[in-house]
Amino acid sequence: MNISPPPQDYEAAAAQDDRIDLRVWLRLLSCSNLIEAEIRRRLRREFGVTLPWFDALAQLDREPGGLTMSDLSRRLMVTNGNATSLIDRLEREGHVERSTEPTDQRVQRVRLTRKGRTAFGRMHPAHRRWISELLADTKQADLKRLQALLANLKGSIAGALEDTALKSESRSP
Amino acid sequence: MNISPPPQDYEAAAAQDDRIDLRVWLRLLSCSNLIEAEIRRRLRREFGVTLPWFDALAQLDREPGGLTMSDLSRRLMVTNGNATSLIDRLEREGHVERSTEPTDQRVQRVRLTRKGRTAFGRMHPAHRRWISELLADTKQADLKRLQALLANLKGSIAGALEDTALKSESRSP
DNA sequence: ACAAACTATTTTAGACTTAAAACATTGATA
DNA sequence: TATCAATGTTTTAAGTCTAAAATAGTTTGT
Repeated sequence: MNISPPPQDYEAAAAQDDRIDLRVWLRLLSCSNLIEAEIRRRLRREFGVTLPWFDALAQLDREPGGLTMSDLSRRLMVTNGNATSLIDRLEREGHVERSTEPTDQRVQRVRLTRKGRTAFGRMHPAHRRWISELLADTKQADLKRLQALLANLKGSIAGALEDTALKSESRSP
Repeated sequence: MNISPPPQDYEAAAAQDDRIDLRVWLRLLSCSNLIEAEIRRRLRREFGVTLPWFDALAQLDREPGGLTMSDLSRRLMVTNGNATSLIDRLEREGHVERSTEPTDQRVQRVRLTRKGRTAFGRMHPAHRRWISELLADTKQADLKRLQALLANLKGSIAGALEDTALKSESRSP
C-alpha cells in the first residue's frame, strides 16, 4: 500500500570507518528527515495541506505587512522560481494575495488573506504539539545543549559558506 | 541570475515566543538545509550529478552484493516509487544494474556497475572533504558532543514514531 | 537623456517526491 | 489445490524543486 516513506536509517553503515564530521552530518540529516517526514504526513492527514504550504503560511503569518517574493524565498530557503509556483497555488486557493509595490513596480508583496490566517491559526497549535511530542523523550538538559550547539554550528556553516562564496567571487575582479 | 537557493535563515523570527523544542527543531532544519544545498551545488558543478544520485551510489557502494529496491528506499528514506524512478535513471546511464532474485521473483536486486563504482570513487573523497570544510569552524569537542546528543535525539524520535505507529495500529485489532 | 548594469520576479525544462492505486508473486490455509 | 492475504515493485497524478534563461523595472555613469 506504500503509504509513507520508510522510517529507517541512512547512516547505519557509515558507522566505524568515517570521520566525526561526517557522522555528525549524517545524524543531523537523519533527525531532520525523520521529523520532517512525520510532520508532512500529519499535515496532510489532519489538515490536507502540504509541508511547503504550511511553511509559507507560517512565514507570512508572522509578517502582517507581508513579504516580498525574494524575502519569502530566502526565508523558506528555496529558489525564487519555486516560491513563485508555490504562491501561485496558495493564491489560487485564496490563502494569500499579491500586490505590486507602488514605490517599485518590480516587487510583489505577498500577504495572508483572512482565510489564510484562519487556516494557519488552526494548524499552528497542532504543529507545536507534534514537535513537542516528537522531542518529548529527549531530556530538557539535552535540548538546551542542542539548542546552543546547533546555534554555533549554524554560524560556523554560514561562515564557511561565505568564505567559499567570496573566494569564487574574487576570481574575476 | 538566480543560480542557487538563498543562503538565509528560516528560524529567525521564531526566536523569543517559542518553546525550546521548536527552536531545536528549526535550528536542526537550518543546519541540515544549509549543508544539503551546498553539497547539492558542488556535486552538480564538479561532477554533474544530483544529490539523490550520489546518495544512491553511496548506499550501493558499500553493499557489493547489491540491495533490494525496498532496502534501498528504506536507506535513502524515500518512498518505493521514488526509488524506482531514481534507479531507472541510474540504470539508463549505466551506473547500476537490476536483476531479478531467483529465489523470489518479486524482488529486484540492484548493484553498482563498474562504471558506477568508478564514478562514485571519484566523488567520495571530494564529498568527505566538503563536509569537513563546512564543519571545520566547529570545535572538535563540540562535534563530539553533537555526535552523542544527535544519536540520542534520533533514538528518541524513532521511539516516538513507533509509539504513534502502534497507537494507530491498535485502532483495528 | 541614454545605454549599461543591476534587481525582482516569472518562465521553462527536467528531475525529484509523495501518496495512492495497480500489478505481480509468494505463502498460508481451508 | 484454490483462494486470499501479504509482500515487493512499479505506475500514476499532482505537486515540489533547481538551475538557467527570459522579462520587466530601476539605477548609474556619462
